[in-house]
Amino acid sequence: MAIAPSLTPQELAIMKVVWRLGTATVRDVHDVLRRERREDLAYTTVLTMMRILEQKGALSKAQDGDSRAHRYRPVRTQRQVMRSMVREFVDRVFDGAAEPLVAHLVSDRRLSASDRDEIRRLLDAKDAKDDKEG
Amino acid sequence: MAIAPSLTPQELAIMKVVWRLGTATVRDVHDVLRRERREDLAYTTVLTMMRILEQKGALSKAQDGDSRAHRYRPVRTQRQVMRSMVREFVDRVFDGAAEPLVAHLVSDRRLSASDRDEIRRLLDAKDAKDDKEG
DNA sequence: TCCTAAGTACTAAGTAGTTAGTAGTCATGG
DNA sequence: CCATGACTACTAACTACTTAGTACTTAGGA
Repeated sequence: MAIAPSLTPQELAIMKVVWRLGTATVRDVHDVLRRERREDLAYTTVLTMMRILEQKGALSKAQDGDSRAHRYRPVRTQRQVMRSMVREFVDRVFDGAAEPLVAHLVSDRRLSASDRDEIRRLLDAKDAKDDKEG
Repeated sequence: MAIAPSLTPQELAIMKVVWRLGTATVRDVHDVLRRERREDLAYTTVLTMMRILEQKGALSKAQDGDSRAHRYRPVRTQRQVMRSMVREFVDRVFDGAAEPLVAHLVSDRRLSASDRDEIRRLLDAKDAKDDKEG
């Protein structure tokens, strides 16, 4: 099992549901996806994807207490996985340079004024941290 | 042809070379990739990929002046394509919310102090622009 | 007890992405 | 004038991703 296996788009969609629920059975995930997405996946499709995620080491599996179903749990936090995916994206698309990506985001009308204030706070905090650490 | 066809990783790698060169033949791109990458692709692989990119509408093709080779030219600028790819990524991974992505980037040690200053300038410019536009 | 519902494992098949071989064209230098 | 080298088009094959069917298991109610 790789340390940080990358997730395909559909795998990510499933992981997001599991993160939100904390832990989940195949049934849980299937119900949520059925409710929230246009095209609905077959139950066995979700089953297969969760088995793959378990093989990849993204989910761990345990017997559910009261039913025969497996209960899955994320191995890494959403934050950790997002971080890997951002790194991979920055490397692939921006050759590792994060600043041009931020520039795109800032100029692209997807940030509100309060988002911008929040980012300033993060930047300031980072400055302070760097100062402290030398 | 879709307005903004998404690019696969290898297609993007080729597009980057063409953007850098302005226009390019298959030979040009192959030479650059051979020089800059570990594993080298066969000439015909690059040829096939560029044909696909032309079919997708990412490259346009014209006869080169003095040789029989095709000369390819990007249809959209790198900036435009990057922007689409960022949008797609933000949608897929962050459900459309750009701010959490910026938060990741800021906290992830990939931004230098001067990068942070540059981002502040961009944020300020955006504020000013929004004020002016109401 | 035995049928049904819910669950799993296994398997298959279709689509997309990647890589590269083969055959054919054509200009040109010997 | 024809062989060679550079080029293209076509085709194929392999890998990864996505989707879902089929067969099997088992708990629990009629």
